[in-house]
Amino acid sequence: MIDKSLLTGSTTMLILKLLDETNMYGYQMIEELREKSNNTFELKAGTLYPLLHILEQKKMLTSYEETADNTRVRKYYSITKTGRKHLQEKKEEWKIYTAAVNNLLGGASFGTI
Amino acid sequence: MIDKSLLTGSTTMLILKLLDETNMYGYQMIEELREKSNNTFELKAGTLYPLLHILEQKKMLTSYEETADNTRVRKYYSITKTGRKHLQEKKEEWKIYTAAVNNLLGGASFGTI
DNA sequence: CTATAATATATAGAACATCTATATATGTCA
DNA sequence: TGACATATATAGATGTTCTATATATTATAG
Repeated sequence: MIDKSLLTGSTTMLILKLLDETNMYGYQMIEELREKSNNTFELKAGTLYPLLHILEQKKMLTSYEETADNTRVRKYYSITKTGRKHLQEKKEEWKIYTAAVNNLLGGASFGTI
Repeated sequence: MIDKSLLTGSTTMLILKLLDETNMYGYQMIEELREKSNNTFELKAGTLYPLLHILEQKKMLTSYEETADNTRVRKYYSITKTGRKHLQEKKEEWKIYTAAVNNLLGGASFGTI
């Protein structure tokens, strides 16, 4: 099984990216991430919910409750302007970092194309 | 300034990669990583030295002391077979993870291995 | 119709990686 | 000779994610 420790820290960016597309509730984010990553990401509920609370405190998200057909109450989250700004920054960092790692992993081997 | 938290967990892989090319001592690894990444990675001594001890405990590295011209003693590290195996695994994980993140972010993979 | 699984959110405590701060010692350069 | 770079090391703090647990509702299998 794949060791998740390689990329800890990218969770916030991924959550913001999901919400940049459409409003979602927590449980849905876990499913979306799993599906869209072909089971590579299996974000745990115990990780997500506290993180959502923190992102709301930091004004990156706002939330509202909505009752589905049945009566099950879901807590939907929406990205704010601050959240979008943060997402852009994280995406830039991501580009720089992965480029640096890939350069290190692939570089220094003269003679290969 | 760039937030390092995006990629915590990749340090071990990078150390193993450096040592896969040539034996090195700790202080040298910090410099190499900084130079080869255009100052993107600034690994701290307080992070590196304990990590090297752990990797040696796990039989991924072996060490030997060597005195330079002057008399300054340096502790050189060498990667083991176990370490190379671990490096290969981490590189595979790295590919899978970055591909998954890039896919989620909107396609377009940055950099190549 | 009832037990179990899935849906949905939440928190406490543990684990782990990295950081800052600090300590020690030697070598180099102004 | 004082400051700075080299070189290694550890303690304690911080931050992120995990496991375990709790609660409540809805859907489904037996």
